[in-house]
Amino acid sequence: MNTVSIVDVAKHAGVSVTTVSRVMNNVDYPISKKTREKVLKAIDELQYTPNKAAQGLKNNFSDVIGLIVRDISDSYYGEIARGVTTRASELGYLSFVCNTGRNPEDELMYHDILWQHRVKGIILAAGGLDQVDYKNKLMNQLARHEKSGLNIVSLAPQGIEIPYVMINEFEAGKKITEYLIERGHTKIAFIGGPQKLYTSIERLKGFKSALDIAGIEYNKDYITKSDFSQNGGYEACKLLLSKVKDLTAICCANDNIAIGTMSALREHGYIIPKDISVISIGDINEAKYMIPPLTTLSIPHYEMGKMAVDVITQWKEKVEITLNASICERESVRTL
Amino acid sequence: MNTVSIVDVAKHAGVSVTTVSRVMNNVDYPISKKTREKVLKAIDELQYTPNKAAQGLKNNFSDVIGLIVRDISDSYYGEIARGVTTRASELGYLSFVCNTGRNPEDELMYHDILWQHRVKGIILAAGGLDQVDYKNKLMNQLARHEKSGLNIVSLAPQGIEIPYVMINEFEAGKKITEYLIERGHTKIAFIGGPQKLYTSIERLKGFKSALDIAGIEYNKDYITKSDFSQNGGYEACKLLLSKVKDLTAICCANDNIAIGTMSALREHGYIIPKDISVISIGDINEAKYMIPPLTTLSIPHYEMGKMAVDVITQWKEKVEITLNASICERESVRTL
DNA sequence: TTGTAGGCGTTATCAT
DNA sequence: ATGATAACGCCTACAA
Repeated sequence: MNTVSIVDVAKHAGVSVTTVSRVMNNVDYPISKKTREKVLKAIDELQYTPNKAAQGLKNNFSDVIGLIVRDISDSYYGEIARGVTTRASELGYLSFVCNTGRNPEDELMYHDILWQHRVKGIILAAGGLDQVDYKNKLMNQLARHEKSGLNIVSLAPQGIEIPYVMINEFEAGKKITEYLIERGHTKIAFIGGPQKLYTSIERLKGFKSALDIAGIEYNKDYITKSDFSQNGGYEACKLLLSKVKDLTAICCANDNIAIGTMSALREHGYIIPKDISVISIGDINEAKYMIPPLTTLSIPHYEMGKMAVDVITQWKEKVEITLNASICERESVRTL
Repeated sequence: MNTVSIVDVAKHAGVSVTTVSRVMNNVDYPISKKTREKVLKAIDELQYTPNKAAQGLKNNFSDVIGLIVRDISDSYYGEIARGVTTRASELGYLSFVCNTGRNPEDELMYHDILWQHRVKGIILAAGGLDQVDYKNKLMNQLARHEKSGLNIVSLAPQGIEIPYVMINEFEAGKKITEYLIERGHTKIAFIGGPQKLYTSIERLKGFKSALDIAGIEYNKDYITKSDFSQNGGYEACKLLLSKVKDLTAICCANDNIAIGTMSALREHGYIIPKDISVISIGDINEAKYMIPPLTTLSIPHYEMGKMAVDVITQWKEKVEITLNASICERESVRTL
């Protein structure tokens, strides 16, 4: 292991480490042109690059941001990760991407590890579990972090007070349902996400609210749950179709569900949107290329990721940013 | 900033830091039960967690793996990232995910930064550019890394000697073409990836080879390029359709291209696979849920990611692992 | 079985 | 304008 340190550079240039450090960090400190050049030359010749571990030890935090996501292979989180890594990189940060695989235990563990690495902050694109034990643990973590000066921002509702950058999930569910209602639909099913997830809960509430306002009777059989995955959407839709026959539209709580739903619908011989309309929430990359192209509520994932990094790096207390989401009209919804 | 260090624990427990360190690291060192318990209690009470920066400084490397990808929001890389982060986490590592946004300059910069962080190794799911200047720079990096003992493994052909875990890209292009030929197709178009990318180059070579072996005449108009994105595939297909009319099948160099292609085909009124067949390479998550479900060569991205981590953590010289890829038959190809 | 002390590479404080 | 040195938190030879 042939590592060159600041001491090597100092020796090579015939100056002190202090001087090298000053040159490296470009502080507005008077250094003679000649000395600076000597140092720069030595740095170049020795291919010196500072050791981040040492810097981190000294500064008590590293140029690193932690991102916790449910599933990095899901486009939803992929776009967030792209936003985070892009902006982080612009600001000289690197990003730890932590994949929970939808496992809350792992998620809590990641908080610890991230803290051990003295990251600048944590962006939480996971959690949101409506379970006392999970929520308590998360609050503990939050308290610890608060005490230790570690910044945290959430991209999804957590059911507790926490700085956030997100859309209004309730409005999201409401908007897509209203969109359908405005186009004459009344027999509308809803395929939701996990029952214990605040995101699902809010979107479902929005759905019910829209129905309620329009005076459409609420039918329990029309509501199914899934796990927010394509496969989950596929299974949920099949289950739904086995129970209900007179649907004219399906509200999917996210695009993955819609993708699975469309696949199941096709298997059953339904043509979209002639026989049945489909709408969802997310507008992930593939929505545009579905057949037919999917009408969906556009969530600015990439922007959310970028903004979250800004929140972490320019820390202020009490950040509560609600982003706009509007429906992207394509061809999966028909007007009755 | 209220950080508790090993010294605090030692004081609190009334022992030396050495003892605390030994307890923490669970080395098979004889420690009296009473002492161990005292230490454990102190650790718990103080909520002590070791500082990774300090550990990294001491050990000269950190429990971190760097992953460089072209586009983290692309399912192709998403699955790789999932494999990497999952396996890394199992082994106690964290992963820096570096997104090049398909920019070679950024990519080289990431090599530097990763080295500064003294990562255990770098997994390269990018690069592969057939350009002298890029290749030279990459080789420089490799040489530097070699000298410094930093492990590197590539998941794609780079045109230079480098440890790798990947599929045979040439065979991939050949296999999907043969699949079409076996089913009676002769008017076969090819929509490839970027011209300068070894992955594209190899897949195209494979296509041509299969044609050649089958004695099918090679038609230049049948071959188009894209950028491996859905949008690129869409545009390329539209261009193709404007020039060529008698196609019975299209070979897409990856699934994204196929997704865009199917979308374009639909716009032109073609029904898949009745009017035209589509096949591709990758088998990303959404392939299964396309309408119709996409027949594609299945690349084990997740496994590749996992194996790459093993290669990094259990380093041996000269790793050359070629993975199997077989065609996943679905409904986008018709037998003539 | 337990403890002392030096050093990893950097930055910051305090001389000169 | 430049340099010596202490400190960050951890691990590990070496002592005891």
